[in-house]
Amino acid sequence: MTNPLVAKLEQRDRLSQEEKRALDGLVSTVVTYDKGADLVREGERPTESKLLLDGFCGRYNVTSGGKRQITGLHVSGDFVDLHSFVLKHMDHGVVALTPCRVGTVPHEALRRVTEAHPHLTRLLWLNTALDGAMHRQAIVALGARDALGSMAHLLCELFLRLRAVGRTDGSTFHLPLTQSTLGDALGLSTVHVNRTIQDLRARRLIVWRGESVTIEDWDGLARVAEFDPTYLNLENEPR
Amino acid sequence: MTNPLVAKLEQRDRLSQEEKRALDGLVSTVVTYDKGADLVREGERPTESKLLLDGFCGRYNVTSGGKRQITGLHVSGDFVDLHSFVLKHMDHGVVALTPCRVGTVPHEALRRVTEAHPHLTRLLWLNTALDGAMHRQAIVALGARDALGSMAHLLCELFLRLRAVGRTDGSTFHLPLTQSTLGDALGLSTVHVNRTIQDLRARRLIVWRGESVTIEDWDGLARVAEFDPTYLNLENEPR
DNA sequence: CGAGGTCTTGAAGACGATCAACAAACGTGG
DNA sequence: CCACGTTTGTTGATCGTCTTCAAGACCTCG
Repeated sequence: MTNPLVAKLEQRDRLSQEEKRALDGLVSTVVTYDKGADLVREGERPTESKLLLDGFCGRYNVTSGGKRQITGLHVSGDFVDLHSFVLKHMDHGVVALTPCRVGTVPHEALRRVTEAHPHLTRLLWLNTALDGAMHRQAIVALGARDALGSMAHLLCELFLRLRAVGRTDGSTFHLPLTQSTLGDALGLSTVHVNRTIQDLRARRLIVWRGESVTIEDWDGLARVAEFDPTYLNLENEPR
Repeated sequence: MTNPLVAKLEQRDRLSQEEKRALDGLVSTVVTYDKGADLVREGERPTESKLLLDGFCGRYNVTSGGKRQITGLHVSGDFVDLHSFVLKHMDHGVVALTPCRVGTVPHEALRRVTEAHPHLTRLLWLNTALDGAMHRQAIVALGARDALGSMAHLLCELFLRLRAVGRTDGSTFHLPLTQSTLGDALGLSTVHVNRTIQDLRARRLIVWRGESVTIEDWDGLARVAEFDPTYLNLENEPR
């Protein structure tokens, strides 16, 4: 299986053979996590970053009221805590939302990249910047969109991100997340997530059966979401 | 006047004399923006990044409903669009919320830093990662906190960020933002911002007169905000 | 076949939005 | 220095989206 991080980066810039080898060399070990397990916990000082190879996971914070806010969802090819390389302290946990295959990347290896591979360093930095761009969209969703728009936006984004790493089948993708989990990501109650999905179904924008989501009307969904894919930087250009 | 970016970074790691000189050399020109002017517009492809030297500005997106969501507030020492160096396209605009003094940093200069100064590169990367950490807190605020908690959190964060660049006076700081602007940042109506501030006043947590905010009871405010400053990475350590 | 998780539906309630109006502060020009 | 218009802050009343609570249906897996 090809390295999904390479797929993700090759979508955005050209990689030399040497750089691909360097990327492959970053992963020292591959570990499996059960659904519900924490890859990293809030407050930790990791000495390695984790690269999600397969599965879904989420960054989260828990408020004193016991409410869990998921601040980001992750798919194959995503570094779930690359920022811990420069930030040192984890300001959030990362939980496996499905069983996950995870590559371990020692910070020492990242440091060597920054010393020897400026272009690759910029691409890793790009990863962090992309996280930021997705966070900003989440802020817009939570602050300025209604539930329907937020949910539609989430689906549009996930579809494109999954497609970029070859995890879609036509306009269908596998989404093994519960409505409760989606609620934690969108700041909505489970009940309202359910009603929102039913609304999207009634508008014939999507078909969502079990863990399979099919986008029936991309333009319609994007309109409801006010989705503009620019922020995902899916264009290949020198960086 | 000392470079507020140097102040910001020196709070987090040791800088060599050479690195400080390199940082000072990044700024090619200094420009002034009037209140309300755009430093950068959504969709642009900047060839330079902008370093805020004095004033307040905000990253924003506008929804089709005409609603403006501010995704981040910026103070002296913040790069408002450092990410455009790797992201290329602006996925948001940046507006001067007060008159602003802004340093211009050509991407070409940043590129030279990545080729020659690995440590400084990591510190610039840190800047982007810090943006991400603040974005995550904004997501938690919008998704999981009520209006009172969000507002309190914003005040806690601004106070610490301003103090880190020497812009506080005891427990008082200058905050020349209108309630309407704060509403755009917190996803609240102006009316509700007003009521929230009055609530904080009634609880004797803050005194807010005109453009001057004094935190009367830091512990109380932090409790209401559930504020944990870890995410600001205000500790000095090798990165 | 039973148990627990997930999905779905209904009803009531809360937080914050919207609408409307007025007061206070500010800057500008006469 | 005052008159005036504009922006900002404040208050009250009503409305709507989403929450909470409660319960039943479905489904998967031991």
